[in-house]
Amino acid sequence: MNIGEASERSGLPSKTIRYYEDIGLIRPDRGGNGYRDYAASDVHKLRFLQRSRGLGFSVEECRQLLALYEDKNRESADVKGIAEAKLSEIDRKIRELTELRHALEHLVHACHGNDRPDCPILEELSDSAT
Amino acid sequence: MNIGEASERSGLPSKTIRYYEDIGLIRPDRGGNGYRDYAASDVHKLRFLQRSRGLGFSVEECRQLLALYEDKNRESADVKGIAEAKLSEIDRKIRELTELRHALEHLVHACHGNDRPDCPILEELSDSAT
DNA sequence: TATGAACCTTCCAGCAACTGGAAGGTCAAC
DNA sequence: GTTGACCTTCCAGTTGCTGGAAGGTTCATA
Repeated sequence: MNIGEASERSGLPSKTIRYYEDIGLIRPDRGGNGYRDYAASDVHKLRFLQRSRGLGFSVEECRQLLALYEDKNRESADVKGIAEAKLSEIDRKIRELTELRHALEHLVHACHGNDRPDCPILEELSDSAT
Repeated sequence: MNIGEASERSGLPSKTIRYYEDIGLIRPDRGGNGYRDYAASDVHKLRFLQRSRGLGFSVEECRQLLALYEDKNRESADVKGIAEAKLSEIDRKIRELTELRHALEHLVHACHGNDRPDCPILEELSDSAT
């Protein structure tokens, strides 16, 4: 199938699919006209990539997962390890964002939001040491 | 003062400070030797930038905040608006990450993590339609 | 058979927000 | 006068795409 159909079936834009080929994640066949020709297994991999990226794995992590996925001797502990590392990274991000949220909320509540020129947000941003 | 000291005092790497100058956020003087010469007010702005960036404002948002900060006629409602928009963006990010966390946690718990080749994580990543 | 739309191709450039490195000038101390 | 720590500019790379230009292919329709 052509790239357009692979795009529809995988949920990835054609541009992204070509990019994934550029960086060596997939290698579709080529037809006599030079068009890329995707097999069902290629679409399968593309969906795999689409989902993994959506779950926050980096492209390099996806490359590892894909290798494990294709390696029938892979140990599921490897996969679990990657996923667990990702999990604690997500936890860290959530923690940081929550702190950030508190700080900003504090500022927003302290600011009257009227047209007087004094604004605690700007003052706090400029004065405090963190 | 030279860029090294401005860097120490603001908490920003010299590279970043030069970059901020490139994109027009600050304009330090130059000494006869061509070295940048930072005034206390420059360091103040740099710290402002350091803090605003740390709070998740984009460089463009920082540019706006800096303009408001320097404009004695600015209305604090403008600042509050920017901060509030940022707040709901942060909320959205936290929500998304939390969902992501649940999905990943589910996968991790389902995976035995031993050396047998079947792994629910890979299976789910490859098979499910989302 | 011509033509037009809808595909496909490659390549080049750009986004954000820096970061690293090369090649070279300056300054202060010993 | 020489070492070493500064400083300068400029160019390239990072991540993960995305947009656009210029051109080839295919297919349906007039």
